[in-house]
Amino acid sequence: MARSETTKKTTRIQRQKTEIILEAALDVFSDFGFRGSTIDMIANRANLSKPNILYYFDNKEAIHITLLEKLLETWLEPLHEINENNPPIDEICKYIEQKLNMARDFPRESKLFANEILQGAPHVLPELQGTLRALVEKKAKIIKNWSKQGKIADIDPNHLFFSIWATTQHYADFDIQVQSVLNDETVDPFQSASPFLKKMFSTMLEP
Amino acid sequence: MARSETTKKTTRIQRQKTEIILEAALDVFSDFGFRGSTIDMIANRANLSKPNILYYFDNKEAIHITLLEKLLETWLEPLHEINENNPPIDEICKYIEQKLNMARDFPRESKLFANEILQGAPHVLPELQGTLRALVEKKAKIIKNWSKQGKIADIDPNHLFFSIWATTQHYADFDIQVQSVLNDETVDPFQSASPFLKKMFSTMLEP
DNA sequence: AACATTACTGACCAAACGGTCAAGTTTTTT
DNA sequence: AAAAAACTTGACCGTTTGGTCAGTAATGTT
Repeated sequence: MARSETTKKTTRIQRQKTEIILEAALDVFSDFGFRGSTIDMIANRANLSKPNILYYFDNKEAIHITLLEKLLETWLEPLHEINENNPPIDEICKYIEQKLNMARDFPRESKLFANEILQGAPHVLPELQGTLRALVEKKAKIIKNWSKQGKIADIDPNHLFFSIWATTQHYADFDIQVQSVLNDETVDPFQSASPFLKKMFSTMLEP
Repeated sequence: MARSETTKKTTRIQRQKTEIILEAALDVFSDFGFRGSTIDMIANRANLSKPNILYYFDNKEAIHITLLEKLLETWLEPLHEINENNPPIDEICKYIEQKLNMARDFPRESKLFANEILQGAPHVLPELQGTLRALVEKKAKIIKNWSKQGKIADIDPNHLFFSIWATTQHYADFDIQVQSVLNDETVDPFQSASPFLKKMFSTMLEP
């Protein structure tokens, strides 16, 4: 039985090895998806034996779920930061910038999440319907208030969020396609996307 | 050996069964991804035996590739239709509408494609770097011409296409997430997304 | 040093999977 | 009606995969 289930107190080795395993698993899962990944692949990547991996995690699914839970926290963090009292367009542009930076700096996490959602969110559907839904609802109210006060144009907040998520994560999840289209151009897609997206959304939001 | 490889002439039964198999495979592949799908799942879905499936296709990969090739044609069709001589914003809005309709009417195809790209496009990378890249380059020139002539604002055509693809396909690929956020609202996401996206892109494009 | 706990592994197992094949059935052709 | 071609399948095979387990090694505790 994996220690994660039976013991509360963790040893130094447990923390180290758990971290190594999760790091390797993120590599593998984000490249091949859950069902395309094998414990052996993770074991090789981590330089550990397969039984050793299963000593720390009950099974393959447990590794996946641990990764997804860790991910969701940091994933929603930028959304939390949207502040009603600051200038609306500044706040939205900051949010876009943060989401784009996350896509650039954590592409594996983005792909892991995309894979999970594409397959119907078998592991995080409750979180989507709970945490995510509540948070979006809260922030949507802020957007609507801004609209009512004439600070921004009257737009649907939900679709605004969908569009921001879609456009920013696109550069991580579909990087192969982006690279294929831009192949000879040397500029970093993320760098040129940033002003483009900020302009697009701020133009739309102007009252 | 599969008839598809050895024979040029196809019989009535071959056409029927091939169609049934591809239809079932699209269901399965779009739900579970390539590696998460099994020939048995496709066989069950198609009400055929596994050896019977392998009588028409050499192997699992051949089914997948056939689906992707069929898909790519129809997928790029709306992009072909962009016409330099029509009003720019009308053309872009028509393109958005077509892409959104495709996401609504062919969500399985959209998910199949998303899965393939997420995994690094192992089966269609050459097409991305060839057909897609060339077509986008051609249409990007049209956009740039419009900009030069002052008909639309000066924006990066590549990022424009990325944004349109990302936002429209998002409603098919991430439908679970969209539904989770909108769960109590009875409106069809695609219906409300259409005016939102058209407004967003046309506002940005106004000179 | 003796003991207890934690960490690790080679060998193994059952199930799932992609794919084959010989032998049968059905359809088409003559 | 007979021969040929196309179609179908149960049984089977080798490999991969998730997971187990008994036994060993390392680490920590007294």
